[in-house]
Amino acid sequence: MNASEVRLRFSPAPTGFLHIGSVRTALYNWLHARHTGGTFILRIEDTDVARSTQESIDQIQEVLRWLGLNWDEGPVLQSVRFDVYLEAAHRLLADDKAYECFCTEAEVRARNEDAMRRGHIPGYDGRCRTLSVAEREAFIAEGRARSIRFRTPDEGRSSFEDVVRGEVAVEWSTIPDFVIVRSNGTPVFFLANAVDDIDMGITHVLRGEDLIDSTHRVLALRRALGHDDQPIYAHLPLILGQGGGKLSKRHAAISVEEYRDAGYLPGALCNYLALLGWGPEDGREVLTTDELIAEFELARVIPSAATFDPKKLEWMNGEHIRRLTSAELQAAVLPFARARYGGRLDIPRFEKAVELAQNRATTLVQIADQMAFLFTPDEELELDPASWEKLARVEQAPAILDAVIAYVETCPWEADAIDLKAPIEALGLKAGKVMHVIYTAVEGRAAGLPVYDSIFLLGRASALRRLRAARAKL
RNA sequence: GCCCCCAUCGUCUAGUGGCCUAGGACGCCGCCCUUUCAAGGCGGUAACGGGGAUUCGAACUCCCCUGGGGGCACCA
Repeated sequence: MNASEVRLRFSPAPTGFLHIGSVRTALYNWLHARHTGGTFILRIEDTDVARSTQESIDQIQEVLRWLGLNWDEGPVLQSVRFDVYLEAAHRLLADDKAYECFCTEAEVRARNEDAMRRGHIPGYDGRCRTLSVAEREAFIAEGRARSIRFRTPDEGRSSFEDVVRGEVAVEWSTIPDFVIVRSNGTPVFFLANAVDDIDMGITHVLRGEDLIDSTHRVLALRRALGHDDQPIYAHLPLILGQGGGKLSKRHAAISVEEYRDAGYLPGALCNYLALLGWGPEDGREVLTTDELIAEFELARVIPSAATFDPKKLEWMNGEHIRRLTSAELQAAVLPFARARYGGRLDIPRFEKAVELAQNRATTLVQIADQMAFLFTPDEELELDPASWEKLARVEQAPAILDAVIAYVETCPWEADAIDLKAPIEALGLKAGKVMHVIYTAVEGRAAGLPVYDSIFLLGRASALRRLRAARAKL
């Protein structure tokens, strides 16, 4: 790899679905790689074998693909590189930068709780730091399992430069010795992370702010392994839910699949997520992915946490829908329509309906739902109860329907020739006020596609059957 | 309890000492347009958490407080 090459990695743990916050992290890494012509690597941090699942590994890749966040290298699974991490751990052991620890997890926890009661710092107390030969032998004779702990400095400060926060510093005394190899022989995150960032030549580390404290440990390991250079770090602001606290199911959908299934466009989701913590210099908000790549600057990432606002995402999705060509939108809506209408789907009608819906919808699902009446046999058309109630409350509804029926029976049959205003106004009514009656009769509900076009799409016979059915029902 | 990070309208943000009686966007409210509902157009509502300090002058610099968030695992 070239010395000046920019290399970034997105490195999720495959222990569940990919949270929307992680997706934002992936996006920023990807944007910076694409903006700089660098390399974007997908690394799966599955050192916790017990919690990692293949399902999650698959899902991560599926989500990234759907969003268009393609990676140049990987996926690299850490689980196949254990020997590399273990070799590093033994080097640290040999250099006395780490030591074997015979304490069990339960013992450490118990001593911690005790120390906490007395108002002390929680964290490993250093029991095995300086074991005598005899003590060591005794533990081994006992058949105790051993983990490997990294020895952190007792004094001084650890500090690093963060692109979005400036200098981040902490006293070493607040960071206890930590495990780098579990007693079952598997390596821990800090070790694998440090080793891989070295081996992969990572130049920029963009990750959530929740990892900011762990950076001191990773960097200490890196130095202990003989690397005084360090990547450029940028800790991204967290995404919060409404009312504070981390974004969870309670606030909004937090998995990408939910947005995909609800009819959100990947470009809109990327756009919205990109704007949580960053914005282009000129203040534009609706940007294509290519524009995001062109404009993205790490230097403009802000340090404060952002609250996720589903409403703004929805608005933005509508903006993206409006910017699509008819063909693009039709292709995007098609799967949703097929799932709903199956064999009843009529493509020419479908395409026209999508065009009619384009400048009014905020999600693809909304578009697919609005055209339901076009693919439903007249006798099966369901009348939305609330809409019907509203229709029934209109005193002149029978007269309106009669007038419209008479009109539709004889009007010229051309797309732009249908105009229901005249027959309704002939009754002395304001057309706009009662047009919902016709919407409900023809489309089954008061809110939907423009009704003149809908009648034309349906065809004269079908439209008349629906109008007459509604009239008869009154 | 200890440590770290953060702090402009309800929300996303612009703003890097005078251009700020603080700008834009979402939301909300009103009006207009209109083939109901939407969409669109126009207008309105609404913020620099508090206290010190520096300065001729602070949203912008420093300190304290307060508030919010994160971390303190043989999770990552």
